[in-house]
Amino acid sequence: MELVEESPYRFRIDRHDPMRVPGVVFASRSLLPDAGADKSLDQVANVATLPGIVGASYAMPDVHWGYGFPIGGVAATDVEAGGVVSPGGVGFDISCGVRLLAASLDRADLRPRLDALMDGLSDATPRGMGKGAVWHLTDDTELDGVLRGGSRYAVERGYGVQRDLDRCEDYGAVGDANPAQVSERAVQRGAGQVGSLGSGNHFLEVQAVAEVYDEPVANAFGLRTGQVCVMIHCGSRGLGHQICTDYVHAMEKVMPGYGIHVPDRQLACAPVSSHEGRAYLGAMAAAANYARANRQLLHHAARQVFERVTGSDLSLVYDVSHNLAKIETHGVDGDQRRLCVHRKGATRALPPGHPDLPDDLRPVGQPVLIPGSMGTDSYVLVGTPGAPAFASTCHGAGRTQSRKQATKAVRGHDPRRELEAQDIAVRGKSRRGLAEEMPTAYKDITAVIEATEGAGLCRRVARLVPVGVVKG
DNA sequence: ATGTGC
Repeated sequence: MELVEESPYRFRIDRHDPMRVPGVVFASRSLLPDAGADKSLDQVANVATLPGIVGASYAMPDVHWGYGFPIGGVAATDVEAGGVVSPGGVGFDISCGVRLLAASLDRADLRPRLDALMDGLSDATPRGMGKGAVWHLTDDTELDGVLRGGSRYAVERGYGVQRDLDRCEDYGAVGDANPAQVSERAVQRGAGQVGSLGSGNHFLEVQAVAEVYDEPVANAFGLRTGQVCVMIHCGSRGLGHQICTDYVHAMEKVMPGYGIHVPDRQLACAPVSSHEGRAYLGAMAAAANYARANRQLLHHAARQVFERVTGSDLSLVYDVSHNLAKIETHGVDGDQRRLCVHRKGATRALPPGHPDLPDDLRPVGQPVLIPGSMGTDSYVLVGTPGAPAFASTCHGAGRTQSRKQATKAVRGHDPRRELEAQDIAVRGKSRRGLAEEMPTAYKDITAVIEATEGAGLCRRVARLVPVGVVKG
């Protein structure tokens, strides 16, 4: 794959047949994926062949190999020009995302109660494979409420407060969810998991604000140096996974009938305006609402523990997804066009003044929540005016080793002890869960953030350090 | 990521 360095932190893959647009990779040289082991730049070029794609097929600095689309990929298709939606452009964990909560106490005040707090959070956070959830749904109407109403429904039912909705992307729920397009199998998988973390790179972490880069913006977000925070990273569990599986199969079958041919069958897609495209978007939106409700319930459970152990509330800073497709309006060649923006392992980053932001955030821009790998720093960023890539940025450190490789590399190590040696309290479920997520399996988050800022995708606001981690 | 997959 030939890359042309256009400017620092920006590389171009020139358009060649059958690409419809060029590829653009935001990265430093050292962050570029290793072409031998990681085919994500080929995937960037493959995505550029999709019908209706506009601008470029973009990769964020944390790009790595995914299913069809790269993780850390952004692609927008023009809805009125036959643009497609592709389940692989969203990913298996639909609306996987991050929620950041701010406590009203400082790290120093927490220290004597940290063990009790971590034990409480560990008990209150269902996690790992399979069942176990904060909310045991009593009938089908409740799951329907979750799929339609997201965290708005969770708050209605007593699992949260109004502020939790004001500071959530889409105010807690996307409007166009269609539970009728969610298969019975997906419903069955999701019914027992509402309010559960899952496994893999998902976590609940107690953190502290170590550094503030932009005081006024941090103030607007509700963050200050020394403050204790909680970051929750999770998604739509088995429900989103099943929806992705269902629609990849459904679209594979109908693609030839729409005259669509793709270089990789994992890029299965259908026109946004087609029956299958609309059905997927309706089911995807239902999974997005499920994921928001999931994070809301884990927030609620953590809030009760915090209040009991420390007396502090956990106030929502923001909740944003990094695996989603959205119909948005953007300027393309001087025209305002309705686009289907796929963000897979990429975070929406709205600039200051954007109408979709709540009143208190509109002057400063959208909070962007970027978890580092386990045991490393996390960042809070803010959307910036005139950014490329349809107001999108990175989503995390980005893997450099597969789970298998990571497990092998950690042989002879004690992941738990190594984290505790860094003064991080650990409440894991399995050694393997920790082994797969060691920071050696990931890119350096600081380098990713530097490239992200250098490319003009967003700006730094605050750096958070881990204090204690709850993992599946 | 996932009622891991060989």
